Amino acid sequence: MASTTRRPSTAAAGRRAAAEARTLDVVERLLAEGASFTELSVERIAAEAGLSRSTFYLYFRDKTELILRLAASLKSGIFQVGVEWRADGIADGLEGLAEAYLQIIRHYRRRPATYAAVLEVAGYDRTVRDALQAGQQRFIDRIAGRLAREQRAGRTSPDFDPERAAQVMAWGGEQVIARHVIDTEDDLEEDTRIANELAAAHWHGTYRRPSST
Amino acid sequence: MASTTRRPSTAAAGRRAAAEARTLDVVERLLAEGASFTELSVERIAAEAGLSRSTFYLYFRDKTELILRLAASLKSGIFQVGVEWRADGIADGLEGLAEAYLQIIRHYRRRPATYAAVLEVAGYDRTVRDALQAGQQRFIDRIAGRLAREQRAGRTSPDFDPERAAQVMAWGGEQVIARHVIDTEDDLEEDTRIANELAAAHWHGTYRRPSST
DNA sequence: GCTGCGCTGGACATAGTGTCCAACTCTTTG
DNA sequence: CAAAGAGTTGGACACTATGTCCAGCGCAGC
Repeated sequence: MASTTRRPSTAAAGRRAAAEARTLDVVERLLAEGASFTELSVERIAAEAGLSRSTFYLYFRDKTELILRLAASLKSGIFQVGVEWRADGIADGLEGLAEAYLQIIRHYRRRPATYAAVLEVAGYDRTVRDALQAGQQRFIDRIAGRLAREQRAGRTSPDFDPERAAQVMAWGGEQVIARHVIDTEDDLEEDTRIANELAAAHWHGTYRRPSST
Repeated sequence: MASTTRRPSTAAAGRRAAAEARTLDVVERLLAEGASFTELSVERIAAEAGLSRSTFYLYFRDKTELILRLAASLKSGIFQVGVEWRADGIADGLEGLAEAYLQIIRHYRRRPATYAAVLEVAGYDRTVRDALQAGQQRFIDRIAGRLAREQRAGRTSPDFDPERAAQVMAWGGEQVIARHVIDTEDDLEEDTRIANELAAAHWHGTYRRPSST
């Protein structure tokens, strides 16, 4: 039996990829329609995506994989905002910070239900929580680096630990943005106000904190 | 049949109250031992509390009632801290704020697993989420009042909305404290550092934010 | 010592998860 | 074009939960 096995069909691979994408879309749609991820059954998801439940389990290890993939796609693109802002010079300062926060808010605004679902599952699933935390750590590192530079340049108080301050801003800021986006209707003006408030609080509270002397 | 019914026994009422308290204690113990509330079954809880599952459902409407009662007992006492701090004059200023935050952290430190469980359930149960939110709103109102006074006295920038600023601090601050308490071991020094950092960020970022003129 | 309250154990209906497999269909390939 | 393997399906299974219901037991109170 030389090579009795047949090469995996590329057409099939394509169909499968399409089915997976369709499944993820379906989940996002159902979430947007008000379902909570927890109460969404695999039965329902598979049916709406046009697959049998068995096939669902061929494509995804379990329900958690769905949310992990949604989380990944939700977060991709966000980090870019941080990069742009951090490129000292272009749009730096308080205005730049506010603009960056606004961009993050607008990013999540496109898929608030998905964001809510990811946070919901993170509450009881370690895998998801760890994935989120890893992504957030990259942010914290960048902010800490920037704060250290500000301190060296004498532009903010030297009396705090950059890592801890970055952590406080990241944790708090993410929560503020999450609750705002999830709990309120889409409204560019209000988003701008929240972005400005958060930026001002962080700017004067940390990036330009007066020395205690 | 005049009064065939017997007066409800006070002894029984006492036993029942004791059993309920025991049940809540058991849940907290199991949570502290590492269980997540979601994966804790009523079967298990009832058994450990020495009741039958049927009796559990006589005492508690459902699992959610457990977490609601734990949330209430966890939150009671916290508000007091805010009151003390807000009594302008005694331990006011940055040091007072840091002290208040430290007290809040130390409060949650006594029952971190319970705190984690409450937040976990809040992620997917509207009842619990609403209960938490209601409590937080009281905080926000107080802080907003204080900020408005600071603005009138010219001690902080008049260019922000006190309500929104209070919301940002409360949402962010609560998250910072929650993650710190839940994710790290009990350590008074580190707790103090986080309390100081949070206080400084809020103080300079909001309570004493420079005017943008 | 009667009697009814409080509690129990166990059964039930319901609903979900994840696994497994025989059978079917569709696609590739010789 | 037809054989055969790849891909998919439906349905059954074993589990684990939740919340409801009820007959009956034993102890407390009269």
